[in-house]
Amino acid sequence: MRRGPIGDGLFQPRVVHQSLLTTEVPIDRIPLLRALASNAERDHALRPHVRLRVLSDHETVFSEGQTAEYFHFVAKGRVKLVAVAEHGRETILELCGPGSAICIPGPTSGASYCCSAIGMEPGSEVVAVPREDVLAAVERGGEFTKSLFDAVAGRCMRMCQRVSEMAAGQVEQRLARLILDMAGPPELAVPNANAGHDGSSTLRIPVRLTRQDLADLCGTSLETAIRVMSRWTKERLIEREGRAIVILDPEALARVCRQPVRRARPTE
Amino acid sequence: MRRGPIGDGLFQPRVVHQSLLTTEVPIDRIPLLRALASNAERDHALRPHVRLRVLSDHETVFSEGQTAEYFHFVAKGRVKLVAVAEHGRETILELCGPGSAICIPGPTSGASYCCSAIGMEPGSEVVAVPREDVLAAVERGGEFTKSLFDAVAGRCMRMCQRVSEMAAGQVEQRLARLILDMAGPPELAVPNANAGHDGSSTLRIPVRLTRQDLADLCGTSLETAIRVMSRWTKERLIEREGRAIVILDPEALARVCRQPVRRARPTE
DNA sequence: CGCGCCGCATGACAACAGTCATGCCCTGCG
DNA sequence: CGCAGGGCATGACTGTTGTCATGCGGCGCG
Repeated sequence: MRRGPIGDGLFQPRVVHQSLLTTEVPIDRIPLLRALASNAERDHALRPHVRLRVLSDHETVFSEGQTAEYFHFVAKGRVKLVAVAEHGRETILELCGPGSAICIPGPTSGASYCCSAIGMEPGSEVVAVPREDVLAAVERGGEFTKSLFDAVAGRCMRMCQRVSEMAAGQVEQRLARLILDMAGPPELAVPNANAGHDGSSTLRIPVRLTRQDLADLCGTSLETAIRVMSRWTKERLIEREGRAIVILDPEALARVCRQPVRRARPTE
Repeated sequence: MRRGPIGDGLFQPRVVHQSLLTTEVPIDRIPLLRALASNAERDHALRPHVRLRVLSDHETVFSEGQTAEYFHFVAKGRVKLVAVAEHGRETILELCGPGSAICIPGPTSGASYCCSAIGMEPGSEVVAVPREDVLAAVERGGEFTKSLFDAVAGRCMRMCQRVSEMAAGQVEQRLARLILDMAGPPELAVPNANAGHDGSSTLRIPVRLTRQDLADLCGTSLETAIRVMSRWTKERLIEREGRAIVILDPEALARVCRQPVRRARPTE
């Protein structure tokens, strides 16, 4: 387990790259923003407030607990959403790729962000839209409202799924499920719809994930994650290919997930 | 851990009490429905489709995986939302009291319910509204849309919180947090805003919860839940009062939550 | 009224997994 | 080019917790 908070837990003012503002914001690459901007009149009203932010490698977009004043969307690269439990353990709630809205519940309810958002690749880009602009659009109804609704609902369902998976008990099973989901077709991927699928039919996870990330994703320690991954590599269930993970035997992994329960029977 | 699925996993047609239809639906006691019905014209259009269902003790309202055709709201009593992991373990995602919307993401996205809903007290009442009626209202925008949005966002935030709590590792800490949250002021209660607070200032959890429920809520086994509760009773942290749990020493419980980590140090 | 069921309780035992310690390999940098 | 740091790997050890087994008390029902 990693110790210590992420960053300092407070809002760290970051440089907003003024040169990349408004007109260069890739609205078309973000379905939700496209829906929002499809009303031409609103498009003009909105653009001046939208900001693009380019992230350095482990830069924090916003921190858990901070007042949520913006809706954020990933435009490029990858962002991880991290929550820190009372007790100190960091957990990755989701990985978000281009097009995803990140942590919508916060700005929706006017409360604070329920997790921290941290860039995973240098040069990742995030778009920020002031919450009033989005909320005004929501109250107006229409297609955008429905899309945003679907986005929150989707996240909520993924989180429900994760709660029941985290309770499953065995680290091995959680890790197997995680790997299968991240390599699966986008619409079935659990951590996030956009994580880890680049269109190829091979079962590869192209996202650059450290063993610590894997551990944080399934709520275990670094060492345990390493041990399981090493064993699976020896048993030819998976393989490393540079930074990516290649699944050699998906059926075996699926079997691991379904393994009945741990047997603590006395040896006969 | 409990074995076997809840019910049969399929939709079980239940008796809908025709005598309690429409006019007797307590719309006023459910804030979201009040918002929906506040538009008089829509009220008339809606009422014929709304159904009230009275539940027997452990009756299933809907099952995980079933196609989500209705939005459901608790009118009376209490309902638990349960998810079953691949591996077989049941986990209670939330407890829902009167006024709560249950499992909104399902009917929103047109997918299936992400959990099963099961009545916890005989005579609990649930209101069902066809999804098209609600979705039509959403697209129209306005106050109702915003309220429904807040409801999903709230649930999503609670689920995020639970993911990071479930990963916290120690059963004791999860259980302590659970008990504190359920006894706390409604707006801070984690499992659900409406569970476990009846307005009194004493730290009591009036909800009728078995030890198995507690175990399912914090992802552990029945025996472990019993052991921890017994120990806390001996140490005068908590007390039984019939079916209710009374918190005698909230500070001590809070200390348990903050306990650094398990120490697996060799004894010196 | 006694039987059976359910909820609660407790002991024994072993496996799982977290922590600490140590070491290797690679990469970037002074 | 040697050093530092980050990522990965592995062993040793122990606390936690799941599982099985057994028992008790209350309650509903035939």
